[in-house]
Amino acid sequence: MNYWLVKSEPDVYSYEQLSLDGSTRWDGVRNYQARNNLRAMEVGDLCLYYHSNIGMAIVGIARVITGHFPDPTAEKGDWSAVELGPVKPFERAVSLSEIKAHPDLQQLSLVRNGRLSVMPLTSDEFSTLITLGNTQL
DNA sequence: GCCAACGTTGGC
DNA sequence: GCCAACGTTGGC
Repeated sequence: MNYWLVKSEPDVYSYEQLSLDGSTRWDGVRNYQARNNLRAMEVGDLCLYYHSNIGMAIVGIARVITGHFPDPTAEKGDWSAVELGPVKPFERAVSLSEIKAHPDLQQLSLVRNGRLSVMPLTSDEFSTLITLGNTQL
């Protein structure tokens, strides 16, 4: 079991939309580091869902429904996508400023490299974050 | 809307 | 292979 954090701008595709849709193809990633993280995802892995730009907070838990496959939106290049589904929304959104202020979360790529859109989490980071979100599995 | 950080491209 | 220029992301 691996843990991840994925980013999406909520006006493009929000967690609420994922809950409505039941699943979505996580495609369009065009960054090698993020792509390699997608390729390391396995069915059942859990993801925290971060709203960038608007909200700037983790708002829910998602999970990997299918492992990686070639990204059908890529016209050229070697890119990958996965299928994600909703697990449950956070009872309480966990803001970026709160994450940045938390002593146990300083190693997060979200804090260290603000531009990476798919990043790994340790299981400790994952449990810290869902606790901050007043949510459990 | 601005700008810093980062990644990519392309000239040399 | 270096590095300047450019584009994009995303916080502020």
